[in-house]
Amino acid sequence: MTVTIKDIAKKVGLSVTTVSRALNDFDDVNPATKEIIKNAAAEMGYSPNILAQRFQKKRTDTIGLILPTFGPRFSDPFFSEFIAGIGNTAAQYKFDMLVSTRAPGAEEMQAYVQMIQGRRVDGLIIVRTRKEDSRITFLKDNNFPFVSFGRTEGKIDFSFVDEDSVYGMQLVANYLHEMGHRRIACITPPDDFMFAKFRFEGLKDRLEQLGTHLEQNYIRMGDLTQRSGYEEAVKLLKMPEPPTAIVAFNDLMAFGAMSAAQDKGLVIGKDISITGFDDIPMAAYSHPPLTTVHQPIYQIGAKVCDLLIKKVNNQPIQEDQVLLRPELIVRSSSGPEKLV
Amino acid sequence: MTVTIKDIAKKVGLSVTTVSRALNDFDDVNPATKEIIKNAAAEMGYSPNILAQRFQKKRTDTIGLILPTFGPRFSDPFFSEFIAGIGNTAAQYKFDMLVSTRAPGAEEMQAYVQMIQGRRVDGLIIVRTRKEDSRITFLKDNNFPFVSFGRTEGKIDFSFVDEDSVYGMQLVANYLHEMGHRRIACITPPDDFMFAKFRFEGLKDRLEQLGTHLEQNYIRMGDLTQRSGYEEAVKLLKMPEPPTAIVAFNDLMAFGAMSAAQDKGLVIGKDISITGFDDIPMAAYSHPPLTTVHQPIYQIGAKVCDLLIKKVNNQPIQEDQVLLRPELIVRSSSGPEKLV
DNA sequence: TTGAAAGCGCTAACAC
DNA sequence: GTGTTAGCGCTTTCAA
Repeated sequence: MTVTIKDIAKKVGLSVTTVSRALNDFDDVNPATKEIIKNAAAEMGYSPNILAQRFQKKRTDTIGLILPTFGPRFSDPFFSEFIAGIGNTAAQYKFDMLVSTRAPGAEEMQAYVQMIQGRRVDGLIIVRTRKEDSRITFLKDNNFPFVSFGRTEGKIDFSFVDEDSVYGMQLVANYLHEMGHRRIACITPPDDFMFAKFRFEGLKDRLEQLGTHLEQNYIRMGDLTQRSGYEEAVKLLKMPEPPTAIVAFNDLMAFGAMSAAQDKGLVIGKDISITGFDDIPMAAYSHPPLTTVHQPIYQIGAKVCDLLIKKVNNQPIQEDQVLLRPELIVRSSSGPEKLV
Repeated sequence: MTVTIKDIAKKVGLSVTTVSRALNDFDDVNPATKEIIKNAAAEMGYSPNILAQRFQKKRTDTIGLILPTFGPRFSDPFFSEFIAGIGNTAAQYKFDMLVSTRAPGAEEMQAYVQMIQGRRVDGLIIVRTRKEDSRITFLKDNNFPFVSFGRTEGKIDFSFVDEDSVYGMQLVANYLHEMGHRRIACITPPDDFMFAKFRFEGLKDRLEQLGTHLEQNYIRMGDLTQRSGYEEAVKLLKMPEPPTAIVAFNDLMAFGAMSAAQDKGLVIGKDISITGFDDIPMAAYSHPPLTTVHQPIYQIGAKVCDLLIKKVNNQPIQEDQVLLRPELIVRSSSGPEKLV
C-alpha cells in the first residue's frame, strides 16, 4: 500500500489540508507543524501520487515531441542531439518529455489530435517545418501552446527558433565562388521543407548576385539520407560536364556524395568540393573532414524547450522568435576549383 | 469548456454510469442505448479526459526510456532508430513513450527513482546494460516492470532482448583470421558495458582458439564516439609494429578509425582492415563501405517494447529472454592482410 | 439493462 | 494557523 497524505494526516493527527499545504511549503502553516509533517512524510516514505496531482491541476507537466520519420531505418544523428537538448532542459523544469514517432501524413496528424484532445501534454514542439504546415495550422486553430524549430511560409505569428539558413547558404556560396567554382550543383531535400527552401534561396540568389547561375540539371533532390546523397551525386558525376562543387543541404547527404565521388576515384577537396549543412559531430571526423555550416542543434533544442515551458507556465518571455546566425566551418572536403 | 460524460448523460437523459459503460463498449448496455450515447458523444465532440482515466485506473499507459548520454553532443544514430522501434510499437498498443536523457551516475538513478515512485510510467526500458547494473538492481528490488536491451553479469532473472555479441565477434575473428590477419587490434568502450565485455570475449577467445593472441597494447579503449575511434586509431598506427586489422566495437568508432588511417595515407581494405559493429545505415555508405556486424536495432526496439507492454498488461509471454543471432556484413573496409 | 453512490488522491475555496 | 467541505472526471461495485 502506498502512503497518501491521508495516512500522514492520520498519523500526525492533523487534517489532510494542513498536510497538503505543509508539503507544498505554503507559508500559512506553522513552521513547527510543517516540520512534524515533513518528518512524518519522509519517515513513511511518502511520495505524491503524480497522477492525482496532474488530474487535479489539469496539468501534465509534460511536453510532447512528434518526430517525423521516413521508413523504418530512422537514423538521424541530428535528432538524438536535439532530443538531448530538449530533454535536459525539460528535466531542469521538472517536466517530462513525451516522444512519438510518425511518418508525415495522416497518422502524424492523428497523433497531434490525440495529444491535444487527450491533453496528454501541456505543449508541443514542432520540428522540420513545412511551407504549409498543417501541424501548425492545427495547433493554432486549437490554441494549443507550441514552439517550432523552423518557420513556415507567409506570416509567422508563432514562437519559433530557427537558424538563418539563407545566411548560412550565402556563406557557402561566397566561399565556393571565391574558390573559383562556377559549376556548382546542389542536393536538396523535397522543397516543402521550409529549411530546404531557405537554403536553396540563399545559395541560388547569392550565386546569381555573384554572376553565377545555378543550372537546372545541377539541382538534384534527395531525402536527407546518406543513401540519397550517394545516388544523386552518382548522377551528377556521370554528366558530360560534371559540377566542380556539390552543395549538399545536410551533412548526411554530403557524406553520401563524398562516397560517390570517392568511388569514382576523385580526391575530395582537390578534384571536387563537397559541402554539407548542420555540422553534426561526425562531420569533423569524416574523411576528409566536411566543410559545413554549423548549427547548434543541442542549444536549439534547449532554447525551443525553454520557450515552450515558459509559455506553458505563463512566464514572461522576452523574445519568442529566435533567429540564429550560423557559421561556416571550412574543413578539407572543399578547396579551389579544378576542372576535371 | 470541455465536454464530460456528465454532459452527455444530461443530454441523453441517462446516468453517467450507463454513458461510461456504453462508451467503453460494455455488453450489458442496450445496443440501441449504446448507439444513442455514442452518437451524442460524437456530436458533442467528446473525448475522454485521459488524466482522469489514468488517475482512476492507476495506470499511465506510458512506458519510459532513460537514455544514458555522455556530454552535450549526444549524437548517436543508434538511438534514433531504437527510439523509432519502441515508439512505433508503443503507438500500436496506444501507449505513450516518455524519454529522459541523463548522464550515467547519480542523476540517472534519481531519474529512475522519480519515474517509479511517482509512477510516471507503467514500465521501463533499460539500454546499454552494465556488468553490475544498479538500474536493474533497483527495478528488481522495487518489483517494477522493465525489459532491458542487454544482459548483466551473473544470473539473469529478468526479461531482456539482446544480440549475441559473442557470436558476432566470433564471426569477425574467423573472418579476419581467414584473411590472414594476425596483428589484430581492437577499440572497445569501457568494459563495464556488458556488450563491450561480450564483444571482447568473443573476439579474444575465438582468436586464441585460432592460435592468435590479442596483444595487450593492441587493446585500446574508446568511448563509442567517432572522435575516440579516431584518436585511438592514431595511437595504434603510430606503433612500431602497427596492426593490420582494427576491430572497432561499434560503427562510429570504426568511422573514426577509418579517418585516422586515411589521414595516414592508408587505403582501407587494402593496407589495413577495419571493422565495426551495429551496421547503422551509414555503414553502407561510408567510404569505403564498412564491414560490420548487423544488429537489427529497430526490431530490437520493437521487441523490447512489445515484451514490456505485454508484461505491464499481464498478457502471456512465450519467451521473455531473447537472444538474436547477428550476421557479418562484409563490405570493402576489410580484406586480406598486407604487412606494411 | 440501468442508476445511485462511493471513491481514486489531491488541491483549494471558505470558514473557524 | 488549521479544519471542513467540495470537487476534479472517471470507473465500478451494488442494488434496483
